[in-house]
Amino acid sequence: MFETIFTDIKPFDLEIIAESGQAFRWNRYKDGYIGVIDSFVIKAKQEAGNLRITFNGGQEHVDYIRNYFGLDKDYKDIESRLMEFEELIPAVSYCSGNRILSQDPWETTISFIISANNSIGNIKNTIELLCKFYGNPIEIKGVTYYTFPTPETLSNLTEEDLKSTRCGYRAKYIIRTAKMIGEGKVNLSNLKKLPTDAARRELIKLPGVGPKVSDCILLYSLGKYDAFPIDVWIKRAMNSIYFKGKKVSLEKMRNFARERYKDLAGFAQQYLFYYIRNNYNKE
DNA sequence: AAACAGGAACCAC
DNA sequence: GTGGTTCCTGTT
Repeated sequence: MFETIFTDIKPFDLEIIAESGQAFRWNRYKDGYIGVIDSFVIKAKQEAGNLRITFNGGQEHVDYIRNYFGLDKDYKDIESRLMEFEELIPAVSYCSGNRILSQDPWETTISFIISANNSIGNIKNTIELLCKFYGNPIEIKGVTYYTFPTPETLSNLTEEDLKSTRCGYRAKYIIRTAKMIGEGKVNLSNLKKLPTDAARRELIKLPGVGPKVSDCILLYSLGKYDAFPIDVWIKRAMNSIYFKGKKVSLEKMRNFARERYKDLAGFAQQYLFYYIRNNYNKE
């Protein structure tokens, strides 16, 4: 196991990032977190302004890890620009150190297809089972971890095969999306180069991917920071901040947020989500 | 044990 | 293009 320490990373809060609902494979481990990211098993521990990473890679993968955690981004600047919107001050100050991870587009696509009409605990369970049954094993000190399965593997499964993962009616979406990706009908690695809206139109071609799931894929794996995913929590936040008592469609809400926050929309969403989830009903 | 939480598809209009 | 209904699993 190789160890590397990133210093002077503030604002950065590992716990908030790992519990923020953007990634589903991080779990508490001792006084930090452990996760399987691509073919790496990563132990992460925050010590004040330092992030200690232990993983089954080497010096040549350090930049990859740095990019995954968004350590090259100037979050001091992002947070202060967000705070220029008066209504975001409570959310940003509540979870300063929140960050958007750069995840693998394929894994993110399937993960958020599973997330539709589903809660975080269930989503994590299903993804763990999916990896355990159909991913590749990685053995570390006698413990076996599993990678996320490939498009080829998932495209050859039947709905029956997926029953054991408890993904419910989403099974057919997973298989059909895997087929489309495998056949190159939608090429995820090309989407980074496209503008946000064009990439989104491509993503929505995938079965099980609609407005919200596409925005999550754009934001969490394609670097489209102007995407603004609206789930029930963001809807609650937006209603209580901007649309008290009014009926506003999700599409209008999304346009409003993207217009107002522009290239910061995705970041605004990230802080609002964590804030409202932990403060809703606390009057 | 019934109610609830959580987005996309599909079908009306 | 907007609105209502259905789809599963897990928790209370």
